Amino acid sequence: MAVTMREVAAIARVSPKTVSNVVNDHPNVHPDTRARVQQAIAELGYRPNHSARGLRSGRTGVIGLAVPELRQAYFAELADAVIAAAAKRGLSVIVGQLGGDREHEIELLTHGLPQTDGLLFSPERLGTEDRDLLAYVDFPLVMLGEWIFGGPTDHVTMHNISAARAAVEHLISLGRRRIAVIGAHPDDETRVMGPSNLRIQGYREALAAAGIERDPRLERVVAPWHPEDGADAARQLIESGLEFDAIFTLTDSLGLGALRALGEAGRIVPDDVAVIGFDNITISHLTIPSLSSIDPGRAEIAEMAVSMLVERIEWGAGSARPARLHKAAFDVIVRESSGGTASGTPKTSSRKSGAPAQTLNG
Amino acid sequence: MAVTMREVAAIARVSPKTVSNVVNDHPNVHPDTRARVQQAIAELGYRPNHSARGLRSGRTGVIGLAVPELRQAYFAELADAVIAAAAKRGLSVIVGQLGGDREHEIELLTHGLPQTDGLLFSPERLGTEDRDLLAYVDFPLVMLGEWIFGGPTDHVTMHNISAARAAVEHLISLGRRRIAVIGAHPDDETRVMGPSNLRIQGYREALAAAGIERDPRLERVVAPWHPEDGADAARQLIESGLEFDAIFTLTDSLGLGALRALGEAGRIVPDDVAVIGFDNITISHLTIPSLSSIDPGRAEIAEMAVSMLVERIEWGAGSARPARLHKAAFDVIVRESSGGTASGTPKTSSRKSGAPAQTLNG
DNA sequence: CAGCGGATTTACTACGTGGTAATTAGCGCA
DNA sequence: TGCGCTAATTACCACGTAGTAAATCCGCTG
Repeated sequence: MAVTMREVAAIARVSPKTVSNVVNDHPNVHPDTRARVQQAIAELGYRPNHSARGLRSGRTGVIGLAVPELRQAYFAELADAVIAAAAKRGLSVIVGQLGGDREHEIELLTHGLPQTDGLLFSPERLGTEDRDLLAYVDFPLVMLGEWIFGGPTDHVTMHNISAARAAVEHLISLGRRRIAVIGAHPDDETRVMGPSNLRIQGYREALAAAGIERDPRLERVVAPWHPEDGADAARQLIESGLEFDAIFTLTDSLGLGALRALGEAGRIVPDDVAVIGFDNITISHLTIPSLSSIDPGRAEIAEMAVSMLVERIEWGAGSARPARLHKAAFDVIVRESSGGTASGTPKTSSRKSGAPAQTLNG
Repeated sequence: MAVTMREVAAIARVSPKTVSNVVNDHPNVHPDTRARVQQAIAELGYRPNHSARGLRSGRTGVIGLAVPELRQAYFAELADAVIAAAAKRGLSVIVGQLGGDREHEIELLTHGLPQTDGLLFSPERLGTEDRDLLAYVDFPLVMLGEWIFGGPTDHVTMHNISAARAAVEHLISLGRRRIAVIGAHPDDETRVMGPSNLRIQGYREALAAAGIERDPRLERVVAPWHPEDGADAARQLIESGLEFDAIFTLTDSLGLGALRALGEAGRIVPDDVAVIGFDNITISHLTIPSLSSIDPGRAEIAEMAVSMLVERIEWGAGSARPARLHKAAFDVIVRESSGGTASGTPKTSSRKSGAPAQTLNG
C-alpha cells in the first residue's frame, strides 16, 4: 500500500493533520515544521491519495470529455486542446466515446461520467427535443459545438452560420455560382440548432445575399461525416450530371473525401471545382491540393470550455447561475483548393458577427 | 450531495451493508430483499460513489493512457481503440499528453498517473538507457509500441523490423532500387529498440537481402514525425539532387507530407517515385494518390494491451510475474502510391515473422 | 510573574463503501 | 417443541483525508 499521511507524520513528529496542512498550503504552519514535513514527504515519496481526497472533498480533479469518436480528426484535435487546457489547471481528462449512440448520450446526460467533477460534452445525436433533459442535469456541464436553444446549460460553440456564410461568400467571390454543399443531415428537424442545419443556413444566406437561386439538388445529404462519406457524396454529385463549380463541405473530413472523388473523376481543383471545408484540421494544409477551410478557433474553444467548466465546478452543484454562450472567433483559411497558396493565410478575421461572448438567461 | 447507501437502506428497511451486498451481487441475499433494495435504488436514483469505492478497495476503475500528442492521427486512432477496449471491460480512460517532454515521461514512469489503477504508456523520448527506471515502477504498467529491451515490463508492440522489411521488399518487388527512407532519428543510440531504429533496420535488411547497396544519403533523419516534417525531408531529398525511385516513410504522417512535397516538385507517384508509409491511418486511403502502408493491427494492439493491463491490475502490485511481449500481426496494404488500387487490399498477411505472442523472462 | 492574544498544533470526526465476524432468521427433522 | 444447521442480515470498523473546534505554545505587556 502507498505511503499515507500518518506515516509521514510519524517521521516528521507531527500530527497527520499538520501534514495535511502542509500539503494543502495552509497558512499558520511554522516554517520549521513545514520544512520537516516536506523532507519527510520527499524521503518517503508520499503522494496524496486521490480517492480519499475525493471522498473527503467531493472533488476528484478529473473532468470528462465526451465525443463521438476520437478517430475523427476534428475530435482528436479538440481532445488534444482540451487535455492541454485542463492540464494547465491541474486537471485530468477522462475521454469517453459515444460513437453516435443516442441512448448512450442520454444516459450520459442523465448521470454524468462517474469519477469526474464535470463534463464537456460534444453530442452528435441530441437535439432540441432533448432540451428537457438538460433541466435535470445535476452536475457541472458545458456543451461543446452544439447549441440546444434555451437549454439551461453553458455552451461553447462556433459562429456556425456566419462562418459557413463566409466560406460560401469566399467561393462566390471567386466567381462561382453553382455551389454544392455536402453534409446536410437528413430531415433534421429535431436538431435545428445542430451544426449541420446552422451551416446549411449560412450557405443559403450567402447564396441569397448574392442573388443566386438555391438549387436543392446541390444540397447533398450525408451522415455521418467521415471522409468516405464525403467521397461517396461527391461521386454521386458528379454522377448526377448536375453542373457545379464549387463545393462547400460542412467539415474538412468530408472535404478530403470530396477532393479524392473529384480527383478520381478528373475534375481539376480549383479550376473546375473550388472546394472549401470547415474545421481546419491539421492535414488540410498538406493535401494535394491543400484544402481551404474555416478555422473555428479550436484552442479558444477548448480553453473557454475548460474555464467555464471549472467555474461551474467551483460554484457548486446547487448554484443556479444563468447559462452562458461563447462563440469563438473564426478565420477563413484560403488554400489551393479555392485558389490560394499552399499554406493558406487567414483571409477574414471575423469577430464581426457579434461579440465573441454573450450571456443568456438560463 | 448525492444519494448514499444509507438513504437507500432507510427506504428499503435494511442495513447499509445489505444495500452494498445487493449492489455487488453478493450471494445470500434474499430475492425479496434484493427486489426491495433495487426498487429503492431506482426510486432514489442511487449511484455508487467511486471515490469511496476507490478508497475502500484501492481500485478506481480508471486506467491511464499516455501518448505524445492526440493530434497525431496515429495516437488518436490508438486512443480510440484503447478507449473502446477499456469500455468493454467497464473501465474509463484518462488520456495524458506528454508532448515529447522527457522529464514528463520520466516523472510519469516514476509516479504513475494519479487516480488510475494502471498505465498504458507510449513513450517518445525514453530509451534503453532508461531501463533502470522500469525496475522501480510499482504500479501496473504496459508499454505500447516501444520495446525497452530487458525491461521487467509488459510490452505490446509491432513487428517493426519485419514489417518495415516487408514494406521495402514490396518496393523492391516493383523494381525500385534507389529507395530512400524518411524518419530516421538522430544519433539514436539510446533508443536502439525504438521504432525508428527498428524500422530502419528492417529497411537495411531488405536492401541487403536484395543485394542493393545501402546509400546513407538516402536515409533521412527527421524528428518529430509530423506531416510537415515529412514534407520538409522530402523537399530536402529532392533538392539534394540524389537519384531515388521510391520512399519508405517510417509513418503515414511522414508519408502524407512526402506525397505533398513530391506533388509540389512535379514528381509523379508512383511512376517516378513509389511511396509506402507505416501505421495505416484512416486518411491514407483517401489521399491522392492513396498511400500504401503497413497496417500494424491497431485493434489487436489495443485489445491486447488493455487485457494485459487488466491482468496486471488483478494480480496485484507486488506480484513478480514475468514480463510479456506481444507483437501484433501486420499487413502490407498496397495502394496507388506504390501501384495498387485506390482502396488497397491486404497483400501479405504476415504472422510469418514469429509467433504473434511471446513471453520473456522479466 | 501572571495574563493576554495570536500563532500553531492537535484530537476528533465524517466522508461512503465493503470486509470481517457476529447475530438473527428460517427450515428440516427428531 | 426443541435442536442443529445454513441462509440472510447486521454491527462494527478502517480505508486516507481534511473540516471543526479545542488545546497548546509563544512572545509580550503590565
